[in-house]
Amino acid sequence: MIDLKTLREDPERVRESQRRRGEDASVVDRLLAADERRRAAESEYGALRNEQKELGKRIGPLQGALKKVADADRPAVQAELDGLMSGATALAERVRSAESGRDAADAEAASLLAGLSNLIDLDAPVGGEDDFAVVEEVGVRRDFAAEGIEVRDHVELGELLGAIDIERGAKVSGSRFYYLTGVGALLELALVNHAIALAGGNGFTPMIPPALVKPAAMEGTGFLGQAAENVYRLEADDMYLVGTAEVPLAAYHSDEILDASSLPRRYVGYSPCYRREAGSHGKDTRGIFRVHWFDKVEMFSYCAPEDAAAEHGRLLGWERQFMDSLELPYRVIDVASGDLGASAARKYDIEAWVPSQERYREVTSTSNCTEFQARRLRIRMRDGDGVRPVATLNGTLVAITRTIVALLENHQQADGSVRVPAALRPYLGGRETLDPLR
RNA sequence: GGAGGCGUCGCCUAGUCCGGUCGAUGGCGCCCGCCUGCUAAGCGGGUUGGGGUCUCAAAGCCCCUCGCGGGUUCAAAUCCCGCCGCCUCCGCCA
Repeated sequence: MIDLKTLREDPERVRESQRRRGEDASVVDRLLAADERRRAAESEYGALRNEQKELGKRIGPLQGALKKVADADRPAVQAELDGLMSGATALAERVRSAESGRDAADAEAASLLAGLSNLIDLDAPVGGEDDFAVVEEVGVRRDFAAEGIEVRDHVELGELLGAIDIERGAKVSGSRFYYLTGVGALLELALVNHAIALAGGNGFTPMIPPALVKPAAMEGTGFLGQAAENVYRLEADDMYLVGTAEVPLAAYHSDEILDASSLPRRYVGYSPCYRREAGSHGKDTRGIFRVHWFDKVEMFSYCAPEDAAAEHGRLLGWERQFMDSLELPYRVIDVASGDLGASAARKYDIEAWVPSQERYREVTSTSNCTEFQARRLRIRMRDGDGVRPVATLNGTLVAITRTIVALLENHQQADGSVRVPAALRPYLGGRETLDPLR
């Protein structure tokens, strides 16, 4: 959620953010009005409550006095007490009604606030999904025709290598499921180990978080808004399967106040990711590019808001370092305002070249969520200036399935074998190629 | 799944039986000051978080906050109900 003070002081900034996202800007004015009502209701309740407490303070001692006073004086004290009591009874009714009025006003403002997306970074390119800005293209795309190689896609290669079993995935779990088998399974473990080692070297604490979370964690990270239809929910237990380790890693410090000197805190989580892929019927139906479940290694940072933009740059740098180590050609894009998702103020995707499709496809993504998630999850920092929300950021180190797609296709050789990039060899028993089973 | 115990402002803790004097006690830690060749000790003060109001800002004032939610009452840390979490024992189990 955004800061109500920002909203009051500069509502136009918030409206502009909403417009650039292609979202409703009128919530700003409705929220402003609701906030006004909320504050008035709070004041009214506070005043009445104060009155009630003052009155209560006189009743207690009087009741004590009643017991000790001489019989002759008792009627007078009793009468005074009765008078106070009847006033208190009437007042209690007004307090109750003011309280429910305040609660209603609070709830209204909170629900409007919860529906408001994060304040966008005004430097993000404006527009929809296709209006991203290319930051940089990196690496060399192979000229397979020149090499005399007829490009095989990852499905074909995966089958040749005995690395991916899509048919049985569908048999057991349905469409968009798969098994990683043999070298495919080993490849996942190698990628994970390589990623965790790289992150560990950069000061990240390795984490294996729960993939099943309570509603508060899902809400707090902003996935129950427009992204809700893509989240798996376990009705019987009111729990959610996470779509990314970002969720449990963000909620890890919820309701905590972190010492400023302990920031930035960096965690790298390895977890399964579950996505319903609602609304993507017919899209990427072949292979394991778009699936309902995959494993991922995700970086997550908590830092001071003023350091967030720089931290975002560092996360992108580590993502690039990982891609470079896999010797994959890719480009970095600055995601446009309309495609950011509710939580992100700014987002960079890395898209790897996919030879069989002859285009760049998203393999990693890093978002600066500024204080948006931290406000919802009540994650704050304490420094000389007092207590204030932290900023949270996330970035993919390796999304297994898509990285395997890129790896197999880009490093394929004429005979259907796949060259293993040097950085991965130590994690694959030193092997330099993955070879067809035949 | 069954039985019992516990949950207090960073940590520990008093208070809960018998509602108002708890707008929560004490210790530790931490912060500021005094004292002192230095350090330690000692002495004095401060130290939950949120909201509202006022203000250029601050101070001040008010409300809420004793795991969470509801109820009883003029009044709830305290009484009642539900839930959550932790611990112990039993049962089952990767």
